[in-house]
Amino acid sequence: MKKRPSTITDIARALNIAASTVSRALHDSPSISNETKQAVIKMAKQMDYQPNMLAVSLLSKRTKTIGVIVPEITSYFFSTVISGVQDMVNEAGYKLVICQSNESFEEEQKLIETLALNRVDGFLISPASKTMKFSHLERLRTSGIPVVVFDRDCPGFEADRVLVDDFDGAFQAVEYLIKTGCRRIAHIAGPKNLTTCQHRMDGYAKALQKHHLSVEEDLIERVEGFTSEDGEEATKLLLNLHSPPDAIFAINDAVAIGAMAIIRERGLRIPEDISIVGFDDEPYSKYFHPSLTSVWQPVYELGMLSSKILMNHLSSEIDNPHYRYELLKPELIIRKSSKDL
Amino acid sequence: MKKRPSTITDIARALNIAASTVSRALHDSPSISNETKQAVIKMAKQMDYQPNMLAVSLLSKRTKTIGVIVPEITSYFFSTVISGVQDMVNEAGYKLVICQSNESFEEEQKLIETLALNRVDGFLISPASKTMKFSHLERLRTSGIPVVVFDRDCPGFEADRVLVDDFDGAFQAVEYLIKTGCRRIAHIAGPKNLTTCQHRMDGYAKALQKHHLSVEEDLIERVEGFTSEDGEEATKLLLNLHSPPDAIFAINDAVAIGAMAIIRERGLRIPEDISIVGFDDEPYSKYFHPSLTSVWQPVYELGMLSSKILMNHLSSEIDNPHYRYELLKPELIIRKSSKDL
DNA sequence: CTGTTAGCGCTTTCAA
DNA sequence: TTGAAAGCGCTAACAG
Repeated sequence: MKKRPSTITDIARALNIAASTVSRALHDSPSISNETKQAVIKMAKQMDYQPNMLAVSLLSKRTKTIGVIVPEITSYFFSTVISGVQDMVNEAGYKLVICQSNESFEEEQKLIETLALNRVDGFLISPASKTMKFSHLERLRTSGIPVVVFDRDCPGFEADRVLVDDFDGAFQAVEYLIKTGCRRIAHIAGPKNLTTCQHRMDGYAKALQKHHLSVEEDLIERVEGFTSEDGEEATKLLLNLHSPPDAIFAINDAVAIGAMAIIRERGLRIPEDISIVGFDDEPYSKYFHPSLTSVWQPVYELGMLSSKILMNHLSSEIDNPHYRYELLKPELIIRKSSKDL
Repeated sequence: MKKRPSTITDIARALNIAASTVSRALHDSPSISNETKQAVIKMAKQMDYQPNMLAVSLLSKRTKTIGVIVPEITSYFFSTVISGVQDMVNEAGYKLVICQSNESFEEEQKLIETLALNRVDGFLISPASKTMKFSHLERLRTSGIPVVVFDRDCPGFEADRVLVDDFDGAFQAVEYLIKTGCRRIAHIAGPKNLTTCQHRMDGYAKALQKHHLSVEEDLIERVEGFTSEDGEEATKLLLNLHSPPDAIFAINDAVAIGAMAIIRERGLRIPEDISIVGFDDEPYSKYFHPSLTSVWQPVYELGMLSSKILMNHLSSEIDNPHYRYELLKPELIIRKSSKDL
């Protein structure tokens, strides 16, 4: 019962014409009689013909497929980026192959290789936190497969990049905390290797510096993951300091939520005793109690823009001479986990 | 500079041997001299040869790719299912093409068609809420492409199904509310068309009935989406009743969170005045205030099991005579948004 | 052990 | 307007 799908040759045979004629009829080529064309179309329908895209791709050398590699799919940030990408490329008839690296360099490397073997036309990549060398991406350039890097930069690897101004986001957040009277502002930082985290750290430091506050090592805790549990652990350490912070700027909302839980557990008030600011502005963040002040990022736009740039490469025959660098602006959303001005 | 990737023929030419010999060498076939084999391998490396999977797939009629179609990727539920699928199929060397239907029948139909044209080996599908007929899935069966339906059932379409016992989950939740003294238990229900929502509704009704409480139409609000905003709207209506509920069983956690926000806004206490129970047990749910009582589902396992069943089909030559039906058990996680026993 | 041939399904010359 | 032939990159059957 698993019958072989019908091919263009089957149609040709059934109609006693050449396969090439069938092909022409199906693509309404100019040089075809209306008569045969109709006959072919009718027969194609009758035989439930479906073109085999593998054969088409093999011939055309284009699969109309884009490989998307993200550290994880289960986060609001990346899944929303993907939505943006999806909406952008759908109209152009591109498919998406979405893969997660689980923050592992090896998996990322393997995924890229597999997708390249399967001849995706281009890549959209946000590198894993463990990725420190980019030879695997360099190879793609050598093979002439365009790559757009998004959100997380790859220092030393030249490519189109669409990033968020994490420095500015962090700066806005921390400066706001300072203006509302906080003086001992802690930072729960993310993996050292990620440019996003580095830039947020830099923004944090810069804001302190601008307002003549010193950057104290004690007040900086680093987490390796991005979960609320990580946030809990870091916050415990911060609260145990002989002189605990009066504000925490967390690397993201999930971590901030964990921090809030511990702070409440210790009987401290938010924001009276400790202010909290997160990063990402996840959909849930406004529903926490108190609602979470957070740095919003143009996530959907990030996906749209990255894929638009990639598709420009794909549709233009010539190799672009220079790489684009786009920096999207985040915005501080003030809620109740921080004090009023 | 966009140089053509080297092929098996290139290697053959360079070594002055036949393409088939190269192929054999690269697959360490038994009938090949170690000498030529080494030479081929060396040359392949030197020329940076990468097999073209399109050609391989065209020949073998298998792409080692599975199409995954979910309503949306940006939800904890589906993205976690996908993680489970990913982890399961990776070992078997299968790739995933992940697509979202955005709850639209038309998009779902189109996605299935496109993936079929691209010859995915099998499908993992959770249908859109708007999908009411399954002719597009029926077609897949006709073409002999195996399909496993997960989470949301397709009534009238025979296939392997891996579902969660939503009836039982809802029953547990509502019975618990009754046992803690609630008597006017409202239900914020989801789209009528979804079997998951129907079953939760049935479980709700059955629990009431078992404890001799009547099912009141007034106490049932239906939402079309699954967002917190939907939950807010529904809750406003419920609280405006002349005799408002003393508990709300929400179709999922996001809706429950919206409900909590409105309840607090009205100055009512949770759970003293109104108990709340959600469904999904999202990672954040325990961090809300009060922490949310919710029905946990074995989401990751759902992904693992569904893909395992699919892969069984793919590896066995014979058409399986009967379809499997798996029902996974959910579990009520009791927290602080409901009263103690 | 190796080469030749054929063919997967399709498109695109080149003739007719 | 149509057909025949070649070939995309690869594998497998058959000779030798």
